Amino acid sequence: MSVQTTSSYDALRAAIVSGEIAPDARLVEAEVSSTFGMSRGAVRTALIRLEQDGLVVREPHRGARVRKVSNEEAVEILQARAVLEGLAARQAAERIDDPGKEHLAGCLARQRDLLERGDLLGASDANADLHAALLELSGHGTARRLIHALHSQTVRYQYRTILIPGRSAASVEEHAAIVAAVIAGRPGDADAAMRRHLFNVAHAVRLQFIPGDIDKASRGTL
Amino acid sequence: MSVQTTSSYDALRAAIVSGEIAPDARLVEAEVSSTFGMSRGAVRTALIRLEQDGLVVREPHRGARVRKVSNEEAVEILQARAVLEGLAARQAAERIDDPGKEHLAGCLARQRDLLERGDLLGASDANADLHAALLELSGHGTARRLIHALHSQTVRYQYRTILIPGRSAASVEEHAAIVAAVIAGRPGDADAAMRRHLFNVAHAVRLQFIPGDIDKASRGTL
DNA sequence: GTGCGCAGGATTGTTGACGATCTTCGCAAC
DNA sequence: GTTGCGAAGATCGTCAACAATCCTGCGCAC
Repeated sequence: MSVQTTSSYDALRAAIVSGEIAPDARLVEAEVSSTFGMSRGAVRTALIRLEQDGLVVREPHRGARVRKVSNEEAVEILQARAVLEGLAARQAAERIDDPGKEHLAGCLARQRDLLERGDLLGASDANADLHAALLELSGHGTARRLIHALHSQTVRYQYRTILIPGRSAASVEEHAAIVAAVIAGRPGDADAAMRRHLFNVAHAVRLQFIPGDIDKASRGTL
Repeated sequence: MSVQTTSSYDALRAAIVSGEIAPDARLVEAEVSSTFGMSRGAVRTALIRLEQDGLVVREPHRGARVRKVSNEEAVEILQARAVLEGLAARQAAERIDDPGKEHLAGCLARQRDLLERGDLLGASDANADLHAALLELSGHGTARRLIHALHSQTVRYQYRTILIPGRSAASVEEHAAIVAAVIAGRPGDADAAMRRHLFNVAHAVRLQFIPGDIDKASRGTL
């Protein structure tokens, strides 16, 4: 029984978000309790919180399992993120200062650099950094909370979208447009650019993972 | 011990959302347990869920209290709702059918009628109905979940905004624009109209409840 | 072979009691 | 009057045991 450095909730959450525990896997309280070295009560409360987060599903007397987000739902989540991050970008463009400009430019340059070297995983991380930086700069606590929750439901998809041919390159250009608008202090453009970017990702996911949905796919355009 | 028709979570939630329990009020487990006629364990799990919902704050060994959303945060929440409901309106405009059109037109007519009779409370309810109808028509489950959560954090404000002079009348016209765009099947216009509407509400809240914030208030424009 | 009922096992839900922690209040020292 | 200390009360957190429920597999009738 080691000293509990992280709460049971965080530990379980990390395991689920990282994919260490597969989607749709059962989460038997006693089992989780022993493998994570925490009491059943702690597991219970963690599961309840995670259910409210939308990361696990619990059915009465039937236990909990990791919630499996369908491809259709992933598209919905990306759409919701698109408008919320658009709001954040808008506000970031209103509040941007010099250190913020530097930071954004640095993130973008790093992503571009990593992509040129063919480091897709690294570029994906830089991507996440940029989004996080924009969120931070926006100072919009509500948007940040919501986006964070949505994001953790779809990290699993992150590793799939970067493999779509041409997506990474397009992504960098879209990011460049966002950063340019924010740095220039043009809220409307920043919002539009961010929405375009994430709607494009949603569009790509739809085309890639939802076969036979070509007509609906045209909706992806903003 | 009557048969439990509603879960403890729903009962507590309703009490908080309706304002029956005041913001910042302490929620002692034993106390809530006896007044609501449910076990302490049930109260505990309900509080945990409500914390994740953002309706309650819990501090270790110090108990739970109803979360008090500041005026600033109310503005943030309205902004987030604006973009999410914009997304929903957009999608509703894409999927609208004849029964849906009738329903929307009916809601709008009812609101207009109630307002002309000076029934502000009734008009506010009709307002909520219209938003709910649009959400339903959008078929966007993710947006619906998020908006519902955000909405329950600010219902308390609903009764304040309608008292702002001129807001109700403006609100009806804004709704008319939304409904018109959705019925005409113009997604972009529906999105814009909805955003304009809720950003206006946010703007009004800011002007009314956040004194000395006139410069920032200009941001309310879309 | 197929469907049905029934017992056994597995898992969750609930309860009550106990320990841990925080807060409050009184009291004494300065 | 103020500050510091300590004990008592209040409240939360945890644990173990029990009850309730669901799932599985087997035997039996048809």
